[in-house]
Amino acid sequence: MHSPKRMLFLDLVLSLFRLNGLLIAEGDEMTEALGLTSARWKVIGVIALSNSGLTVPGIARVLGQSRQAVQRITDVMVTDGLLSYEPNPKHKRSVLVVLTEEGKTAYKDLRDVQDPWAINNTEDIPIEELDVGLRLLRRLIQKFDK
Amino acid sequence: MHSPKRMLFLDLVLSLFRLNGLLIAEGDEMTEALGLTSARWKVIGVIALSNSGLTVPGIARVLGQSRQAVQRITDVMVTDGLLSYEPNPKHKRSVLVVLTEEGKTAYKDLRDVQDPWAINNTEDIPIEELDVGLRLLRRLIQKFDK
DNA sequence: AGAATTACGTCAGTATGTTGTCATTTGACA
DNA sequence: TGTCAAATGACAACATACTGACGTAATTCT
Repeated sequence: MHSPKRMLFLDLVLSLFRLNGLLIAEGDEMTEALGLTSARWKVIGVIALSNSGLTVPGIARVLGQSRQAVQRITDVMVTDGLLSYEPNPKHKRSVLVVLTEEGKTAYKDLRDVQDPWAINNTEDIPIEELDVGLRLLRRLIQKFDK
Repeated sequence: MHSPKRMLFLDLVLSLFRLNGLLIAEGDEMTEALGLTSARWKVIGVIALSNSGLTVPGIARVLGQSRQAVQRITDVMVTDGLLSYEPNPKHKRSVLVVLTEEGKTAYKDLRDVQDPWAINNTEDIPIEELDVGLRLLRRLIQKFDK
């Protein structure tokens, strides 16, 4: 049963693993000068994109990670002054995670290097292809997410 | 400069991170009964697909990982009887990693669960979409791998 | 309102991956 | 052939993730 579709899919999965590693390495390298790591800019990005406040488990849900993993990162980032914990009117124990001024600056710096990077790397790729690719990923995410 | 292409690309990257995590979780769950983990079936898969022998750094290059990470996995797998190290006629120190009988059985079992899984999850996805997606991933891999 | 379930913070243990360093072996080249 | 750079094994330190377990707070349900 070596259907071409099956081979295609397995190839897709392996390529995805590979690209995931490469992108994290890319991101780490790109943000090294900013003192960020992949785990950190993921968190910063999620917080910056949310209009209402986010709790630690909330960030974890967006990223598809365990709340414990996110908690560990945010604790360090609070110590480092990028984030701060603010009282949550909706919840007595689960505080809100917000960007400090330093955190906002870091986000701006992140955007400043990320934007040209994104543009450079898609110059020669038709927008339709990106669109099909994204829809495929979303479809698969929905399939595997619970 | 919120070009749609840039937003599309960043969205693609985040989705890829997410799907990567989901797929590893899927794979771990799927192979749990076989006593395998994601790190292990990646290694088994690479060895099984190579006709000539592979060394530890060779496996690492295929997977796009550090040789140290692979070395640690293979050491444990040798202890567990899935792999064995064989003398390498081409190299005095860098031995070849081969599947033991137990390892070959594990690969067969892996295929037995992986194949239906791959087929089930692509039932409702047109082959053209998978193809475009794979080509996009390959294109990006080539861009970042150098 | 009271009980049961779910969510959260916290701590611990483990797996997987990275980088860095050092000594040794290989391989290429002047 | 002799030398030097690259590849390899081995060890260490660290970052990032997962799961499990526990007690407590919040929510849901009857």
